Amino acid sequence: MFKINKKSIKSRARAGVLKTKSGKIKTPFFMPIATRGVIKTLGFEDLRKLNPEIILSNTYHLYLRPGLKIISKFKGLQNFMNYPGPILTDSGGFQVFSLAKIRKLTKKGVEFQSTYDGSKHLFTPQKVMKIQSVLNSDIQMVLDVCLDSKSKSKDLENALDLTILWAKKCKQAKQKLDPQNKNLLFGIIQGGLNKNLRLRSLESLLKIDFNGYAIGGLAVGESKEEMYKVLDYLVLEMPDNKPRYLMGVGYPDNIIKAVKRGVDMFDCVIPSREARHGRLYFFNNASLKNKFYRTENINNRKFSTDFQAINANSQILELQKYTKAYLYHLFKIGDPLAFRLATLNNIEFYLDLMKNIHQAILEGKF
RNA sequence: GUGCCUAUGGUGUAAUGGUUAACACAGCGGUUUGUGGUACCGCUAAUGAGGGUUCAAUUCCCUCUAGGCACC
Repeated sequence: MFKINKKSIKSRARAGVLKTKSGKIKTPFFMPIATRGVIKTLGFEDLRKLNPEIILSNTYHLYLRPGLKIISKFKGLQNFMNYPGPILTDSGGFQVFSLAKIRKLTKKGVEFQSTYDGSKHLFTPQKVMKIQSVLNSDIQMVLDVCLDSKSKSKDLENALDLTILWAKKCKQAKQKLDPQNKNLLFGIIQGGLNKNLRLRSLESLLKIDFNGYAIGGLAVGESKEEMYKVLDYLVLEMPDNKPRYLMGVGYPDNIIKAVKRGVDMFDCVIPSREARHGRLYFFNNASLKNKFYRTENINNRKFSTDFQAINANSQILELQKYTKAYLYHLFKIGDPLAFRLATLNNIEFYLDLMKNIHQAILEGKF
């Protein structure tokens, strides 16, 4: 299922391959985010050009819309959205954090209010696994409790107890729903910035046994240094032969530093969200060192008269042919094409970043 | 031509005889970490011109200018 081809001697980075029912994925990898079954603004022709090896979607959001009836008619999310590759679905655990104002935690599960109509929905571990089973996602996540990493330690401990309890229940439910184990199930380590809690969390998950282990509850309020500190001690204790997933991270330099600490998988809204706000990512060079990349806010006035290609080095014809002045114009008038072009640029950047990292590991330079 | 009305940032509108003239949009920057983000946060920017009353006028009065409406 997971094979490591090369381990760095310069860092804890590893390059490998993760096998899913829908395809193989080279690690380390980055998952573009399609929370509601679409990478915002992109269609499948765009995805075909970008060719991500895996994308990420979301249980909570797809359950509310379009709902399981529709998805099950299509026998899964892949057919529904016309995307044949692997999909990882998040469980709704992050929404415990992001939708903190409209949810209630109980031992049974999380009661969310719909962001559409305010109706209440109880997400239990069993239900979350059922939803992911209907979505038929290749990698499924346990329902966890993600809190602000600066929360009181008593709250973090309670959240962790629930996360462990629910992880067990998710595993049991998954075994019933997917007895042949076609899809993978990942556990999620919580515990905030508390080393004891983090190690206890990992230990409990290891007993349950998952196909991979995710680090949750980071990049939610703490400093970069605090985040790296957690990775420094935590990854050392994580199994070598299972993929390690740092959830929700991050900026290019966060990813590089995490890969060097032994992380294999990432996802983040940054490239797609920032694209829609006009911030574009570009390589200065392929070194992965110092200032190897830059961002440009295409909304800035100076781009109104910049007649260079949006991205001369892109594999995407539109980014080679359209100028920055034109993209500036599209942003000023708010045309959807602006958001699409910027999203294409940033996702291509992130996917290229991961290819460069993978290659650098294989070449012993990372 | 006569009468009436109006005149506040780039635009559309508030407010007031007395601290720093408010809001929205536009403009100029910035923020964004398992997507409630078409979002959020800053900044710039105005009382048509001239005169008068008053301790103090964007506010009250007069003239001019411009625009609108009505009448001729």
